[in-house]
Amino acid sequence: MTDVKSVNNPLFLREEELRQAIELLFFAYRDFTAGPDEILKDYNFGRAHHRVIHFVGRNEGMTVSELLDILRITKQSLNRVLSNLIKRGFVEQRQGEEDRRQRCLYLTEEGRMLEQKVSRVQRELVANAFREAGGEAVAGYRKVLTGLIDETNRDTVLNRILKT
Amino acid sequence: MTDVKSVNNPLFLREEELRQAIELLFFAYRDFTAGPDEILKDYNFGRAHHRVIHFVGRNEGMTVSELLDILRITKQSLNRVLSNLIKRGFVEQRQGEEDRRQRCLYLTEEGRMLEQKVSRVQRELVANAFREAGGEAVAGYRKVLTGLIDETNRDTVLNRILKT
DNA sequence: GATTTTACGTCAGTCATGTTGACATATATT
DNA sequence: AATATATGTCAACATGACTGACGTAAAATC
Repeated sequence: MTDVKSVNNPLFLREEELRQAIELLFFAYRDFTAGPDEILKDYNFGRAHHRVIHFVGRNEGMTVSELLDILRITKQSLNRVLSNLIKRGFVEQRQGEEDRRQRCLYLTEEGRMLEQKVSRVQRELVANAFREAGGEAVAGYRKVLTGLIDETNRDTVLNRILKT
Repeated sequence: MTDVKSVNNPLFLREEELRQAIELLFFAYRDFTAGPDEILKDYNFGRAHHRVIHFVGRNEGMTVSELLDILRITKQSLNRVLSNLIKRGFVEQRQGEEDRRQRCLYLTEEGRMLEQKVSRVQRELVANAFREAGGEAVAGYRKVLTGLIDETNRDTVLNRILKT
């Protein structure tokens, strides 16, 4: 009877609500990545390759540094994945025109095809979720997820996402 | 001028909107997991340990099978992490009362403390995002993320999340 | 023009966390 | 009594992170 959970305790309700929101994000993300993972297995690529293909596809000509900054991994980690993608002809590098130290990254035709293929299943998943949820819910989704992004570089990240 | 991107093409806008939603989820999840990762490093635990502590904490007395079903990993993978947590006194097992083959999982006092500590930073992050976004946005967040969960076992997952 | 910094690549070793496959043990079910 | 289930365990391997050290070309600075 003095159990904190059994009384109508607004603090507990709040904590419970937050815990549910956390689990929801866990499960949603798990299933959100399942589709691409499945496809990439056929190419002997993993999630790391997916991320590279995704971001290079969205930012053609981006430099290695920019990619490292987005992925938040070490250059040694990136290099194994990236040089694999280059060797197998999904990504190509061109020397920077202004700064010739830079290696600018582009998808090859084959890379673009794979990117499309993988992206499609993910877009369809999200499109379905958006359709079921409705426009207002989509706006809420954006607001909350934006708030989850680290405040100290939220603007940088948002610019990167929204820049078309 | 015939560039599909340059005309007011609703299909392109839709695709762009979806791509932005996908990146938003990527970045939000990245920062959502950063806090716990940081804390767990001090204990020489990783994200895998976190997941076990989280779900055992939320479902005291759950069996190993149930945990495996949630995490979607092999028992061999789980075992390394789980036996580590048991050995170090964060989780304990008790034989199932009805079915004595089952090992029911519980957090120890120490485990509960760690769970609280880690959970707190994540709850605070989500609480801030919720507060900034407002109640209506939170409802939208829930709707959309629910829609992202694999439809074939969405009900099972939702029951697990909502069951208090 | 010499020096320093920057962007990138690479070698080598380690760790965390996932996988497959095979086998063991206790208990429940048929 | 035979079979199925829940769990544990050993061994080998893959992926994708990490640290640390070193190299090279080009830009920036003194």
